[in-house]
Amino acid sequence: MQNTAAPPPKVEGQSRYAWLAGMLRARITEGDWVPGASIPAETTLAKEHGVALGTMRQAIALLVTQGLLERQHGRGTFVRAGIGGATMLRFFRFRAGKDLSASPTSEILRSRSVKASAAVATTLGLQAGEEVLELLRLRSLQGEPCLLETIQLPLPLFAPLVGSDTSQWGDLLYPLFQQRCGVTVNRAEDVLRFGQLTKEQGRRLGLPAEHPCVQVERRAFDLSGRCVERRITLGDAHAFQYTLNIH
Amino acid sequence: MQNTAAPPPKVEGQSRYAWLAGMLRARITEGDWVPGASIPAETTLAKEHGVALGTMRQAIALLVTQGLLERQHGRGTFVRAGIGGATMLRFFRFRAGKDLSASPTSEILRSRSVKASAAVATTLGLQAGEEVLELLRLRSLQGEPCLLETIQLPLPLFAPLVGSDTSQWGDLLYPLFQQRCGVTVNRAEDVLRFGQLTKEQGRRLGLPAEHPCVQVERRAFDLSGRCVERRITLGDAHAFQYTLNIH
DNA sequence: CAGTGGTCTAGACCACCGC
DNA sequence: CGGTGGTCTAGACCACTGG
Repeated sequence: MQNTAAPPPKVEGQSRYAWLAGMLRARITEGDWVPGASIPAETTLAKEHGVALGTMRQAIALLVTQGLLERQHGRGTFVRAGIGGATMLRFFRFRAGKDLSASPTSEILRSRSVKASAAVATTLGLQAGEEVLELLRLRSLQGEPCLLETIQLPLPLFAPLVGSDTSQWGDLLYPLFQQRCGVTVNRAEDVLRFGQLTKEQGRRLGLPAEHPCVQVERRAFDLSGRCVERRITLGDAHAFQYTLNIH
Repeated sequence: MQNTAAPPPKVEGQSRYAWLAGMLRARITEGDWVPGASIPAETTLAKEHGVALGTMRQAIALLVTQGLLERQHGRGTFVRAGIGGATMLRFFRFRAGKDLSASPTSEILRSRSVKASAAVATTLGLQAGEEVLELLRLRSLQGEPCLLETIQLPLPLFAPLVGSDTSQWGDLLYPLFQQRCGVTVNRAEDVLRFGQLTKEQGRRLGLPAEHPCVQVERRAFDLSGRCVERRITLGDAHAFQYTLNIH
């Protein structure tokens, strides 16, 4: 530990634990503590910041509710490695055999750099006309195509993926983002709508033209809250099923 | 206060605050504290149960996350009056004029007692063949029909509604359940699926037969966790839009 | 076994609300 | 102003994990 002194938030309109949470958040977003690894023990952190244990626990609890940290009794507190990869299947019930735990395979049908449309640029926080990496991706369960995705990624950030061999990417994108580009996807916002497939989209999914579909528009954010992905996912409306709890 | 003695959970595999939360929960579900009213102050409760303030606060916090209590700084802790009424509109974007805050009106098209089907009896926790109150309900925005609902209510509990004048019910059901039947809806589970309207359903909603629709199957639960309502809501798939956040 | 997070105590003071 | 919940302290002991 460096300093056992007592540096409270000095001046703020906020509580001390909120200020401490900001400290911890900074050490995470700045890469001081990497995703998946553990952070120092509560008692250590409390002494380092010259604060009571309970206060430090409140700060940590705040970041846990925000999805940045994860506690494991007896093991430690860990930086979350990002959101799961197969979350899109939460919205669908594809009856592929009996294996409900099956994870979908992924195939990149197309990968190219294009100028961002005004809409895409806005959501990604780019200037109009800046370039993005655009992917067309097909996901399948046991060989059966089920989801068709169009993905836009801001280009200065995702340059390591341009021109790379997509057959080596594996079935999950978010771990790839982290390994190749250092981008940790921490949070996402999905908007669900209903629509119809075009003839082209239907062909890729093995469905007729104008077949009803569910469209999921996703915006994904990294640890610092920056939007790092815009994605449109299409799936058969008849396979759609989503459960939610209301309080 | 009755006893300032110290009755810890005696024997349990659970924590003390979890045990206290169970105590508080019981006093709520048994009607000791009514929805909307405040419960005694934290310090009072802590002394009554012979426990430290922080422990009682943990117990209260647990019930807050479970949606049973609500804290208001400087005012007190209150029993939640149940979930909001217009939650079904969360799933849809009807463009009725420009008024997005408009609350839908409600019309009961039919009200009758029927024997519960096996499926309905199971979800409501009844014996097969027991009677339920079945409602057919149309909700409209500015005179435009938008949602068609079929509702089943377990009958011993909702007997006060049988044969009553449905034109006096108002636009929200859950406040009615509470006033007439003493039922507080605290939690609900919604399952979203995609389907098509029958000719009859389409007629009621002003849409053609086989028009694509979203079906919301709701199960609502009271404070004690009992299922007190089963509801199927149908709405135009083209008006469907739902946003959710993922962590 | 040592180290971690989880629970609990018995206080103190602050911030907000309503009268 | 008194009463409420919100923050904070400086300890103690328990429960779980891993070597």
